[in-house]
Amino acid sequence: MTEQIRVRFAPSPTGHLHIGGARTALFNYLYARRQNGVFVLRIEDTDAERSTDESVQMILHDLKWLGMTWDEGPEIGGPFGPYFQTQRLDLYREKLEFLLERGSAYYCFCSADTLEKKRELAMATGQQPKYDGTCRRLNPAEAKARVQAGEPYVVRLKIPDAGSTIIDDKIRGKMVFENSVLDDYVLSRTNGLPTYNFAAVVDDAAMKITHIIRGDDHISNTPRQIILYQALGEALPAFAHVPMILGSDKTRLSKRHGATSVGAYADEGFLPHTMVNYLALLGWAFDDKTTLFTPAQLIEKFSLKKVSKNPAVFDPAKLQWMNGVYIRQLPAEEYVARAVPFIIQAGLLHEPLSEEQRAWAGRVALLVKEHVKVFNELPRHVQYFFGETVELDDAAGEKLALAKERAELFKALHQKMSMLESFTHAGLEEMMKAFIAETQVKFGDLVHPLRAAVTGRANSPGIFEVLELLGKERAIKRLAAGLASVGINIAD
RNA sequence: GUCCCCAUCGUCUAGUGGCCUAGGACAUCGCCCUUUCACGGCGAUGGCGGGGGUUCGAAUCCCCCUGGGGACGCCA
Repeated sequence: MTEQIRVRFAPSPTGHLHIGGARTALFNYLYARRQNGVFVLRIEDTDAERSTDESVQMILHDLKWLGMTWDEGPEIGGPFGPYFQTQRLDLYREKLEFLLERGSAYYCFCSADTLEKKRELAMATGQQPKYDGTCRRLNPAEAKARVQAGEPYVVRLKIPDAGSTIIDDKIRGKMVFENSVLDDYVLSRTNGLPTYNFAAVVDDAAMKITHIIRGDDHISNTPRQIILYQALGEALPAFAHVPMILGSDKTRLSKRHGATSVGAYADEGFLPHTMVNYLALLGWAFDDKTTLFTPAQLIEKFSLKKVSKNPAVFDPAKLQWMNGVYIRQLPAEEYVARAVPFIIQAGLLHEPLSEEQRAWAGRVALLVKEHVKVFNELPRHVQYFFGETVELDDAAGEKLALAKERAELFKALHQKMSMLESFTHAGLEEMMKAFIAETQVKFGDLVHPLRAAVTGRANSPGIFEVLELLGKERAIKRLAAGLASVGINIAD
């Protein structure tokens, strides 16, 4: 029996779940499922200033929305808990003691201000902005005394002066870093809380994480972390750095590029599986032709070997296309359940809805199922079904103007429609066919002005469906009003 | 500035020395279907950043250049 694969997604709760974070989570999730491993969720809330409980809730919510269930973590616990770093402070303290005692780490009393100035100076003069090692040379006993005297301090890791550290990355192969370019970074802050690099390594080791799959913006952290693993005497996990997601200008995806949070896409009316499928394709491909995958297929086909090395530009157009595909695949019932709330939200209908209203709204929404790519655009597709009258747009005006030359014909049509008993798709179609046969007019010549009058637009779903759902009364009224607007008076 | 990573159509990508006259998807354009729109079908435009090697043969291997990105926090 081989070692159980354990991976983790470790967000910091300083905001919503970001697209990039979601993709990282997804790759971890897929890898875990594919390998029959364990997907751990750990909250890295060691930044006291920025971490909020609200962010934790949003992240958990969005992860669940995407369908990524974790095997260990918040809300469910697990054998390696707790899963919030601020609840694991004793562990970090213990490890810190260990490093201090072994001389792998040391106290540093340099003030943040001084360091900041030195860093700026170094940057400005083209020097490498690394910690100059002032406190590394302090006598340990002396340092300890200063600590006991109450002087503020941080703890730094001693990086070997010589040698190099190699990352053997699952995706990129070997990457070599000279230790001399690394500096003695901070493990423990003045406030006693561990830094990211320290807490992450301690936890990954404690939680027996076997594969660290994360964005490649963490590559430069990796040699520092590897040295820490070694200082701690812990076995190294495997690393897999996935490429970043970029905006259209090829810089790191940010608000400038539009919505970056998973929640925002949910609100706009993207389907969770669309996000999952699309995100999976950002940096990963199965073969040369498959783009649509079911959740099960994603799990079955995912492999780190096929993750690409180059950064991927987030393309909203393709996301929208894919959402359209999945919307069209939705069973009618589910489609309606997702669509109607957007009609209400747009103010076209108001709660509470009667059963008839709800059913009718569902039928209306179903009419444009083929048209909708994102649910928030649904209201503008069906807007003319609501309200008594319509306003003609330019294209509709042109179509309606075509009726001018056939005033008598349209009057007759209005007459026929008024007298129609069964104002249904079938009834309307039957009437219309008879009318065409009788008048020898082309179907289109009749339909285009009719559609324009009744919807205010040059295009719509099939005219008979539209008429039926509009109802006889409104349809006739709108036709009369439309004809009147081009000088055809029904009463004449 | 230093270190690291990356480099195939506008975008996501397939490609691991001959199957490539470089394949697919989105986007764009055209045609068809059609009561319009959408869907769908068919087709077109469009790419191996540049230069050197290696090889009988390079998108594929090596080097240099260029370009892009990331990191350099008591953020994660």
